[in-house]
Amino acid sequence: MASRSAAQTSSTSLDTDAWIDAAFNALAEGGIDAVRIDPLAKKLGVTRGSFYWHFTDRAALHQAMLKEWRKRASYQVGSRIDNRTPAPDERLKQNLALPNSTPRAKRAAAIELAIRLWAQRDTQAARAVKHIDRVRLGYYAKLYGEMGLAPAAARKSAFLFYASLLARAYIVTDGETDVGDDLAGMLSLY
Amino acid sequence: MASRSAAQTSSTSLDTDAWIDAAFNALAEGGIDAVRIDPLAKKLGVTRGSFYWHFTDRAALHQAMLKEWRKRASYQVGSRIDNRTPAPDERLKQNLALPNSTPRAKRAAAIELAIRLWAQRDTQAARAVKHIDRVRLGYYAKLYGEMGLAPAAARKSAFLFYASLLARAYIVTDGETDVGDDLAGMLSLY
DNA sequence: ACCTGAACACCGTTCAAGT
DNA sequence: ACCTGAACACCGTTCAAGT
Repeated sequence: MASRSAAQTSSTSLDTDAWIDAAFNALAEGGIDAVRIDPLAKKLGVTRGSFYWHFTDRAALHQAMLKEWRKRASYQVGSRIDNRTPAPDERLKQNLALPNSTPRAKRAAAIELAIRLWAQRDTQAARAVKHIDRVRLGYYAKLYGEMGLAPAAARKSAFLFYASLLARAYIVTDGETDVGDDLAGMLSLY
Repeated sequence: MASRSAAQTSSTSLDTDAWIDAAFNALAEGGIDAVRIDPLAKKLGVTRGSFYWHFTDRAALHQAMLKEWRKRASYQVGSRIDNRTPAPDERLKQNLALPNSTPRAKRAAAIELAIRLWAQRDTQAARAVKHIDRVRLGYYAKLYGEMGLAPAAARKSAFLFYASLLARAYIVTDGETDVGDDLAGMLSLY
């Protein structure tokens, strides 16, 4: 990769990224097994055979997707919240208040859920999920630490906080049982 | 191949259940799209065509799986904990202490995760998940209510409790970040 | 009642051939 | 460099035919 010139890098990566982007759309809709070459090719307006110029096989596409997801998920930690909001409790509160019903948020949640299921049978996927979970838990624990909690308590609070975030994305509730944005008080965010 | 002279009702359900059971195994390993008729037939030692005697098509198998999962998941609520443990906080504690690393627990978690992903694109699956979530949240809220919490607080505590349970099944952690069985104190379980 | 076996359509993969 | 088009294997579905 390092041997390529700058001009060549962008010339081929554009089409490869188009494949990966279409693959994430399919992943969000139907899981990893819905990432099928023929439908992707039809959506991109090319034949199946052209796929094998960009990737050696389906597994190579999967690998590229995991690499991309790692990058995005890592980047989002902390940066979703405006950096001009330095107070840790404010940052956590804003994380809780992030809308999870927008198309973008729904797509991201579906992708992540699909990857977590995929991780149950794929070692590479499991490693990516493990890595991201550690990064996020570490970040939340750091914020709780800045709020004055001791390391052990900060880690426990971080776990509860992260669990709540995941649950709000995955649990299917109606209006009655959805406690919505009112969790802050229970998570030591006063 | 057991004798079926006793009850006529079980004459066909035995083979149908064999298909459903094999289908859950496939679901746990590879998601709903891995529930494929040909591999299932091979595992059951029959041809693909025989599937269509028991089910009209793949969708009918999916429907039967959801019905079965609803039944099992509903039955498990509350009954996993010995009924001779009537104290609500003890019941919640024991729920937290349930092993989630046994093959049985891992299989159940994989099945549920697969169904939650499936629910993102299938209305029937979404309804089943919604129903089970309501049943569970209601049960936990009832226990918190018995512990003296007001209805609103009980529902919030139930959500946090349920979120923790789900998270411990879905979050991929290593030894350092896994706070393990030490959540009881944070969930008002003293 | 329950299953086989052949038929057809759909998609993953390969590869020679095109531009 | 990037893609086509044909080929083959695999699996969902149908159905006439077997027991």
